[in-house]
Amino acid sequence: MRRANLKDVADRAGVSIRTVSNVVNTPEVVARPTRQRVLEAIEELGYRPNLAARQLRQGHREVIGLVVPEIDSPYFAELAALVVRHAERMGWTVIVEQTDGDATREQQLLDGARGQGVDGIIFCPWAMTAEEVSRRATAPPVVMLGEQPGMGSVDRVAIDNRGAALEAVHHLVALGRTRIAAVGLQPHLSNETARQRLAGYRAALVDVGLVAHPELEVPVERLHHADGMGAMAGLLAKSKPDAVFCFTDQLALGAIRTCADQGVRVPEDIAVVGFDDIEVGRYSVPALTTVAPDKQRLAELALTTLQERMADSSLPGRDVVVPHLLVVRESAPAAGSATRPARSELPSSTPSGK
Amino acid sequence: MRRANLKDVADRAGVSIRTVSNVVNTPEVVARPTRQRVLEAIEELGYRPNLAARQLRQGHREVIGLVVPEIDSPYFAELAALVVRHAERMGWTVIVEQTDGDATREQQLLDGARGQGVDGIIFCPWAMTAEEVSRRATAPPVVMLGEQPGMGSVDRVAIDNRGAALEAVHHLVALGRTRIAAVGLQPHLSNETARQRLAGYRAALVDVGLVAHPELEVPVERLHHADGMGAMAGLLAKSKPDAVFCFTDQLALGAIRTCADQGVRVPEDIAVVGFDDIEVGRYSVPALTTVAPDKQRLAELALTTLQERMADSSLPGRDVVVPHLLVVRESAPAAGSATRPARSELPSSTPSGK
DNA sequence: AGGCCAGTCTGCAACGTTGCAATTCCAGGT
DNA sequence: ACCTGGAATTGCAACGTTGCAGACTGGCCT
Repeated sequence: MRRANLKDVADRAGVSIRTVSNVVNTPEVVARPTRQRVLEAIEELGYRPNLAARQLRQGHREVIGLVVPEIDSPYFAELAALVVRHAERMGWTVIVEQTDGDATREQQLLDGARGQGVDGIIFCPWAMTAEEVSRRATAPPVVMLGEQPGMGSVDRVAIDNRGAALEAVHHLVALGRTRIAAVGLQPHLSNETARQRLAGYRAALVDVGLVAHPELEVPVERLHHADGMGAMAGLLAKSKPDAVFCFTDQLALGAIRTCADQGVRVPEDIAVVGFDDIEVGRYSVPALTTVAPDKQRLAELALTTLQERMADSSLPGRDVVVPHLLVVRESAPAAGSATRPARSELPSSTPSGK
Repeated sequence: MRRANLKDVADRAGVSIRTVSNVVNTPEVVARPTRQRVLEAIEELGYRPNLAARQLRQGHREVIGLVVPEIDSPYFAELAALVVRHAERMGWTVIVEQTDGDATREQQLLDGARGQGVDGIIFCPWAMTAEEVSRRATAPPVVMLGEQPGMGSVDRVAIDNRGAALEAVHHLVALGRTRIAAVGLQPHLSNETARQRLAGYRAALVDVGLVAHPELEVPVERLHHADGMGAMAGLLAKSKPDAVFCFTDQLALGAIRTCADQGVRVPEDIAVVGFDDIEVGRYSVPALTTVAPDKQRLAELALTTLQERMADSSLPGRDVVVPHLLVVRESAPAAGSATRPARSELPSSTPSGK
C-alpha cells in the first residue's frame, strides 16, 4: 500500500494535481465546493505531503540543528527540552548533535558534514570562539547560545556571565567569606563562558579588596561531578577555602559530595555557589545556591533570533542578553540567616552577638 | 553563491552527471583516473549531495525519531545521549520529540503527524500500551524502549522491570526493613513500566512473608522530585515506613530531600532505593542505592533492533531483555556493612563501565 | 575478419512537489 | 452580441538525485 500523493488525491476528487496542491497550501484561492471535495479525498486517502519533495522544490526543510557538547548534562538537557518545545510551536523540527566539546567535531557539525540540510543551527560552543564561527565558510545560519558578546558577526544569545559571577561572589563576601575559591576554568579550551565567569570572580575580589590567590583558582578537565570532587579535594588539602564558586552546578554538587565525605560542613565550613540552576540542585542536600539563567527566555530568544537571521542574512550580528537571577538556597544562605558561617567562631566577627 | 550540485561537478570534471553520481555512490565502477578527476572537482566545489533529492529518489532519509516523554529528565537525557552517539555510528541522524507522557501526543507523533519522513522510531511510552502501538495504522517501524514483553507484534527492548524491583525490595528486606513503601504508581496512566515494578515489589513482599499495606503503595502524579517529596511527606505523616522503594531516582532524591527537611536520617531511619541510576544519584548525599539498567546496551539494542525491523518488516515482534544491576550505595547500604560504605566504592556504577 | 565480452561511461526518466503563466469560465457592462 | 475582467482551475517545468538500459571502447577469442 503506497503512500498517497497529490496525484492520487487529484484523481479521487476529480481535479488536477495543482488544485490539490493549492488546497493544501493556499486554500483561499480554491472555491469552497471544490475545496470541500478535495479535503474529503485527502482525508479518505490519509494523504500527507512528502516533505522531501517539498524541500527539494522550496529549498528548505523546516528543520534546525541543536549542537551541544553533551545532551546528558542536565543544563543542556533542560535547554534542549525548551528548544524542542518552542521550536515545535514555530513549526520546526530539531535534530540534536553532540560535540563533546571537541573543536574538530564542532567545526565539522557547523560545516554541515552531517546535520546537512538543516535550515539553521543553534550552537552551544565549548571550543570554538565567535570569531572562528563567523569566519567559517558559507553554511546555514548559526546562533551561538551561551557565548559572550565580542567581535565577530555572529548572533549570540546569553546571560551576562561576568556580571552573574560577580554577583555570586559578592554574595559569598556578604556571608563574611574571605578565602573564596573559583572552580571551573578550562585553560585547555577556549571556553569563553568560563573565561567570563573567571573575570567576574576576579572583579568581585578586587571590588571588595580581597587578594586573588592563584591556588584558589582551580582548573578542571571537564565540568562534571567528578571534576568538582577532585577540585574540592585539592582545595581542602592545600588551600583551606571558606567558600567555593563553581562554574557549573555539576561541579558544585561534586564539590559538596567531597565535603560530605571529609566531614566538612556546607555551608557552615564552606559555602558553595553553583551556576546553571539545574533541577536537581533544588532538591539536593544542601539545596544549591546558584546563578539561574532564564532558560525559557534563552531558548525562545535563540529561536527567534535564528528565525530573523534566516529571514535576512544581511543583518548585522546581534548580541542578545538574557536576564539571570542569583537563587539563594542552603549551600550559601542569605547573610544574617539562621545558619552561622564558620567565621563566626573567630574572634573578629560575632554575628550571633548582634 | 549557490550550492554545487552534480551538474556543476560534472561540468568541471568534464564528465557526465551520471558518472559523478557513480563516483559518490559506487566508486568501484569508475576508472581510476576519472574518479580522481571527479573527486578533485568535488573537493574544489565543496560539493555535498542534496539529501532531499536523494530521499525523494530513494524513499528514505537515514533519519530516525526518538520519542520520549521529556528529554530533560536525567534518565531520558542520558539515554538520548547514547542513542544519538550510537545512531551516528550507524549513519543515522536523530530527531527528538517530547510527548510529556500524553496519550494524544504519543499517538500523533507515532502517526508521523510531525516527525514525518523518519525511517524509524524509538519510542519510550508512558501512556500507550504495546497493543495500541501495534494496532496503529501503517507508519515507520517502531521499537518500544522500556516497555515490557507481552502481546502485540511490536519490537520491545527493556530490562526485566519486575525482576529488578524484586531484587531492590529483597535488598531492603535484607537490611531488616519490614515497612517498605513503594512510590511511583501512576494509576491515571497505563504506564506498564510502573505496573511491572509494582508487581515486583508485591512479589518480593509475598516472598518473604510480609503483608502488603495499601497505604504503603503511594501513587504519584508525575515522576519528578516534587512528587517524591510529596509522597515521602505523606508517608512520614501517616504510615511510618522504615524503607522506601521509589520507581525512579528523581522520586528517590525528592523523598530524601523531604527526609532531610524533617530530620529523618537516611538510611538509618529510612532506607531509600531508586531506579534508573542517573548520574547525580552517584554524587548525592547520601549517594543513591538504585537499579541500574545497562543504558549503553539499551540504546545499542534499540537501534540494532530497529535496523533489523527496517530491513525486514515481516519479522515477528521481538522482546529483547537487557541486563540490569542493583547498585548499592549509601541510601540503602549493604546488609551488615557499617552504616555507610567506604567512599571509594561509590562512583563505580555503570554496569557496562570498565 | 567477425563476434563477444568486460569495462566504462552516458541519456532518459522518474521520485512528489510548487512557481509561473496560461487557460477556461462566467457575470456584467457596452 | 461582443468585450472585459476577475475568479477558478490547469499544464508545464524544474528542484537534484539515482535506477535502468543502452552505447561506446578496446582487447581477445574463434
